[in-house]
Amino acid sequence: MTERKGRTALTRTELDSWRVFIETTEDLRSALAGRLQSDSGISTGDYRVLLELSEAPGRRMRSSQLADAICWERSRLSHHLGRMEKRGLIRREAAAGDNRGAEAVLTEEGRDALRRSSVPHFHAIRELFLDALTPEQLAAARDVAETLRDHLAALGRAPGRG
Amino acid sequence: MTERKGRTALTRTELDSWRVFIETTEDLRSALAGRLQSDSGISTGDYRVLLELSEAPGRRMRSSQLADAICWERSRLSHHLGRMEKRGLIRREAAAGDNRGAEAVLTEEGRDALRRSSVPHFHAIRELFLDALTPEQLAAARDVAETLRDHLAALGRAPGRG
DNA sequence: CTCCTTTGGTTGACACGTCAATCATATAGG
DNA sequence: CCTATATGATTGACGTGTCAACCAAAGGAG
Repeated sequence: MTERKGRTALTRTELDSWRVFIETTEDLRSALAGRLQSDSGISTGDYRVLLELSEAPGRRMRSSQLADAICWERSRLSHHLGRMEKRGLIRREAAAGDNRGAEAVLTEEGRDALRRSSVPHFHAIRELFLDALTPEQLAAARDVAETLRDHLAALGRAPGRG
Repeated sequence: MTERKGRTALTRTELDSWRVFIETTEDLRSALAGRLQSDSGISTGDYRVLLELSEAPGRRMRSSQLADAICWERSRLSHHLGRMEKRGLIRREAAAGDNRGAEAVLTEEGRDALRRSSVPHFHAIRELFLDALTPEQLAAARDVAETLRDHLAALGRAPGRG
């Protein structure tokens, strides 16, 4: 029998495991986003951008560099920066030395928003995620996530598709 | 020391575990959605709705019942059904016995779309998720997800907020 | 210098999700 | 019967994400 991997149907257990995993992680994501929004009035995307900018020298970064740092597509970042700029959280400036480039600069308002959101955000991470799990479960969750991450990265680099 | 849970800052390990978990599960979600889209031209939301309808008696369901079954807000379902109806995957009919009600009915086209997508979808679940993990890791993933799900449900029922 | 390709970034169209508002029908209370 | 409220569902506004198209400046080859 030369049964290839992936040819056999899913078992009940496999399907149930998949379902609870994918649905629960989605619930977690959405719960966290809701907390951030109601506690601090920003989205998880805002938070990610603010955090990255706040740690950059001069609290400014080239768009492409920022996109790489947070693993976003250029277009997504461009749209998001547009919305954040409208709210005064960041500002855009032309990049010195490359007239194509744009820099995103953290505003005072952006710094304030990040400062206000950090503690509630950490609190929510603890309450929604860390508090739920035993140390062993947390370690297992990390192991599973790291394994999955490497697996997905490997598929992404050498796919039978794309 | 009456240090309350949730008052202490996150450790490096906790933060790293959180980050890899939340980011990887998001990657997984998006990878799966991409496969479903490119293999079968439907979204994960479409799949969920088609599957539920296909298992319902008469392949039709009341909107509210469908929303409950797949744990969606009414409004979300209404928008989604509108998009699916435009593509011919489902059709809406007035509910017998309650003139407020609407029923979503699976069309032939919808059945076909579900049939076409099932095998590639299962294949993608195996390839992206199941293949990555050892049986022990899969069991651990399920355990973590179930624990989290119960934790989130408990918070949802008896929150210090909302 | 001129053409060509690459790089950096924006834009428009569209799918998706949430929230608040709306509307019509059902149903209970008087 | 009449009114108040609850229920079933839709709508509009808006933030978010992806894809493809686009535009401008940079860099290299001739």
